[in-house]
Amino acid sequence: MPRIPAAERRGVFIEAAVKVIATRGIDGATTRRIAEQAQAPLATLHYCYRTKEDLIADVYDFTARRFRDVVRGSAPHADRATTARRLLRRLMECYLESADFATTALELTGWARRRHEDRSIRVYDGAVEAMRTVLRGTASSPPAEAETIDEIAYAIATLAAGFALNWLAYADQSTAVKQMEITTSILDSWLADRLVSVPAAPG
Amino acid sequence: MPRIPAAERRGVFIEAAVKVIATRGIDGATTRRIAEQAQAPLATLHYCYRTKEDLIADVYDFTARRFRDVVRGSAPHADRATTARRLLRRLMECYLESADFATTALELTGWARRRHEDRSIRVYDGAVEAMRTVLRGTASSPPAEAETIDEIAYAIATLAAGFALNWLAYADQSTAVKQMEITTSILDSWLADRLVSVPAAPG
Amino acid sequence: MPRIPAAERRGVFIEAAVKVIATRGIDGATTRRIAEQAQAPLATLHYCYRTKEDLIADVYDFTARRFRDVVRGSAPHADRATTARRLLRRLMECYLESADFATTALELTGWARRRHEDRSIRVYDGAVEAMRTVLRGTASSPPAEAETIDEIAYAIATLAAGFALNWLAYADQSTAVKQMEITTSILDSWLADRLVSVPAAPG
Amino acid sequence: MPRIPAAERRGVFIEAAVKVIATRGIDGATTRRIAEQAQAPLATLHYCYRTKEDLIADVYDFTARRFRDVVRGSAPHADRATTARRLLRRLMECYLESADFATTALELTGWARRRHEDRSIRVYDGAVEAMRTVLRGTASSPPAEAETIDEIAYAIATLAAGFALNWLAYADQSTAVKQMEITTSILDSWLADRLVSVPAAPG
DNA sequence: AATGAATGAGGCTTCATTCAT
DNA sequence: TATGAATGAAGCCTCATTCAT
Repeated sequence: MPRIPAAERRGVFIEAAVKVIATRGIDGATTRRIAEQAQAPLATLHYCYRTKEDLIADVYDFTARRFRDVVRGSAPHADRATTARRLLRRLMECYLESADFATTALELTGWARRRHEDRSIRVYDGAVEAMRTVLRGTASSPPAEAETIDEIAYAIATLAAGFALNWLAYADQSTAVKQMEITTSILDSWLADRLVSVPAAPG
Repeated sequence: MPRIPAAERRGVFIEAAVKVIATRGIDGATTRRIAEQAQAPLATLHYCYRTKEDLIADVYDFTARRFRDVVRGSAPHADRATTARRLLRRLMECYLESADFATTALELTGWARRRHEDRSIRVYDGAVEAMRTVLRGTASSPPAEAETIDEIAYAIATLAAGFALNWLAYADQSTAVKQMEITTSILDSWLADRLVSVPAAPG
Repeated sequence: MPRIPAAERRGVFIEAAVKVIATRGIDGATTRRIAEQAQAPLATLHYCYRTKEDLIADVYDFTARRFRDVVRGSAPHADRATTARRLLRRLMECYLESADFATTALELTGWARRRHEDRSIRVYDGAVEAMRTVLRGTASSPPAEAETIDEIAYAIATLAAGFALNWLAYADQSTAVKQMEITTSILDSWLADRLVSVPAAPG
Repeated sequence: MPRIPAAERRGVFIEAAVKVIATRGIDGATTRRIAEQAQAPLATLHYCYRTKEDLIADVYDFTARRFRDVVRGSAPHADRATTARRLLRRLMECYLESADFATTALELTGWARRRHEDRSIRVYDGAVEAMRTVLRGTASSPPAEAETIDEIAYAIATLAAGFALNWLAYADQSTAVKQMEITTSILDSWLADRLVSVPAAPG
């Protein structure tokens, strides 16, 4: 009915898909249910997306983009440690703000792994790569070895992912908020050790 | 095919299910495919399990049990920190040994969350609870506050889960082995801070 | 694309339809595919033809007309036998020139039979009737009984149709060329017998 | 309901498919309609045939087999000419007996041409090849050159096919019966010429 | 007890067509 | 006029499950 350009309509379906995927899982996200959630006839979905696969792929890209945006939004801070902590917190906050998003991202990771093996990496790696870039660019800290950057990025990704899984498993917001603190402190401890010992090797 | 005690038969189906779930996802694990993987007629599966749900529930329990076994297998060690590190490593090794198991466990977490909200916790919480028990029982360390135990258990669970996600996303064994070290060092750093400062508050 | 007189536009669609029907069969010739082949938007097709049925009907007429033209193009020759042979050859050449046309004609025959029983005859009968007219008008041969004319027309139609089926089944041009000769000789033999004995019965 | 072995059930579906194909064309022969004609639930059809394509392929083979049987059933006769005439008549009678069969065979030819180009030949060529074998084996006639056999087989095939098309187009039985005579006479005339002139070239 | 046969429900996709601009 | 947008109907296929042997 709305008679809006297909490109715009796609956005509606993506949103609907995120919701449904979060609720029923990637395979429970049938075209019918997604269309219903989008309040559109089933055929309309197929007018905008030739294939269910196409739609999911778009949701996938949408998710990956959001990760990148969140990461990039955490502009470099004073020093590397602060930047890292900031990145981790932003990610966790992001999950906390929308359990749907967290769930969908998780589901998509599995979907991508099954489907196009190399693609599985894209959501995940897109975020990790963006983190590396941000970490590298911290002005006030001396340039670090690539390996150091990699490790920090890995640490953040791992802690964020672990936090997300916990949060989704227990679905208890107040617990999660406390766990955010713990998770941050875990990163802090490690960074303190890691960033002291490594720069010992001066350029 | 005949004359196998039903109990044994079930084991075959559980194994088959783990394999299929890892490969095709929880919804891609159709009864037909599981039966095929088990080299049994489709009807036989429904003869052993009234419902697909029943089978998955069994796989679920199987997975939870394995987690508990792994955790308990890490008998208490010298001190709390060593015990904790030991637990984390055992879990990571377990994932590394069988990506199928790791994948299936992950899939089941999602499945349980969707299905019976409280159950989602069982796999996850079963393991965490077991960890708490083991951590509590460390003889040579002074009894710790419940909160401390909880936090350590959370840290291990989070790091293990994050590690698993990474490993599944990249599926690169040699990278994963290195990341195991990093993950361990992350826990170590934090434990060093955490276990020093807290006991400072004497009972 | 715009500003083309509707009549001309229709011609484009007819051509496109012939191509698509030949390639994918009458039911495989969807409006979308025909529009695509015509390099026109789907809606434009329905702007020119209210209904798919209408378009096919036009293709049908186009085909029937072409048959008539081919037959009429074989102006009467010296004697009846020569005229008949000429007709047959022209038809076969026509099929040989365009397998697409042959295929489409065949498909349309089936379509018409299913749809409007009486219409099935039109393509076929249109051609046969035209043949009768041409055969009747052979100046140098004595006027023949209607029955004779009918039989000759039937013979030509049958041989042409049989030839076409063979040609489409094997799709081998060089074989088909040889078979054209054989087919012609078959008609010749029969005409020699038929045209001698029958005129024996004078009006 | 019948609870009969799947192999047997297939026969029912083949018969139903022939009927539906004849009535609605190969693409109008939807699984639903075929199942309905077979008085079976749609899902049952897919229990017996994994794919619609599989079913059609079976109908295809069924048709080809029937052609071969008809041809082989015309055991060699006195001399080559008689054998040939006999073959042609048997084929025409076969078409006349069942317009459904004739129509389906025609539809399948087109289907096969579109689908697996080489297969198109099978129905057609299967019959032609069988004819060649029968023609070769005529005891009382001197062994003929391969070319002669080929030509005769071609003549029969062409005349039979042409006759079928006519019969299907007009669907008038009494006319068709008369045309059978004409068609036979056409073959006779040609054989008389062909079989006289050729053996003139002695081995 | 064990399993081939059978099936209703629902999955994704495509079709011809209409609507609104 | 010309065409993107929209859609109900129908296509093929697969699923979990039950039935009858």
